Amino acid sequence: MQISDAESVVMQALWQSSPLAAEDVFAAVAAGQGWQEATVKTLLNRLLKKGAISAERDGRRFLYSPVLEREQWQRQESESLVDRLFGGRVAPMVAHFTESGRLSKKDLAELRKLLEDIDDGH
Amino acid sequence: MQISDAESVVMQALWQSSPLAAEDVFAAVAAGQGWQEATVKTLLNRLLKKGAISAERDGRRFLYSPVLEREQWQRQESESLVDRLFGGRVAPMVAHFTESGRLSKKDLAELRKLLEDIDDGH
DNA sequence: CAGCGACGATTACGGGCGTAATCTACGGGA
DNA sequence: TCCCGTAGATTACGCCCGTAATCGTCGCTG
Repeated sequence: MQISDAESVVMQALWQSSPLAAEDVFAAVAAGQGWQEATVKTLLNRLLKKGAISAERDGRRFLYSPVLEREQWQRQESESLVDRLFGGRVAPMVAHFTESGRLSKKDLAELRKLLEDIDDGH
Repeated sequence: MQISDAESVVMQALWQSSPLAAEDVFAAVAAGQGWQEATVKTLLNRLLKKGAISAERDGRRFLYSPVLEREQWQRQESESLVDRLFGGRVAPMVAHFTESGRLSKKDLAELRKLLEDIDDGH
């Protein structure tokens, strides 16, 4: 399932809270992006057509919910990136982040924990 | 500098070895992608126009070299991804890879070394 | 010196994307 | 009951992308 950049902004809103009416999605999203409500509606429709979200009638309007799961999307996108950029090797990617100071203390702590857990598991 | 997917395939060839004539790029790339030579030439031209590569005349033809650096591109792309998908947090992204078994032994070893080095540095 | 072959340059074209405006139909208030 | 507002549906439009085919030009070969 292919989700464009603009579409993913809408998905984020729905992943955070759903179901939402178009109006609510607009409210959740308009601040960051400078979009018109019409734009949000277009994106909702495109996502519907792709099957990435579903709509349930609520009187005069619809309430939208994600069908595609956030976890799946994140996995998909990040694996595709690591394949394209680093030949599938994760460590070199992380190395880039360390070099550019994009690793927070929290990240470091979590990474250490991840590695420990893997040790334990084996 | 925005590099499309198809363009990045051409860049990979040039990063691996340069300068190259159009024909050489085609040879390096045609196996993986099922492209015609014309397609490769289009991509070279688009990259030229964007300033991502340079061309130096060699008699009747041109030899192409990357201008955009691979490291910079990798950094750019991966930071943009981690921002879009994980709110800028690296650890959750790595966690996805551990869960889906995409971390090789080599990756694990390198990650451990990375974290150790950071400890040493501080 | 003329023609051909090989390059790069130009043009093509359908689909997706970002960004909307406009159309249409239905439900609620006067 | 009739009109209006509003929600979704349809249409718009220019740009980028993937994927080429075609054009034009320059140098080599006969």
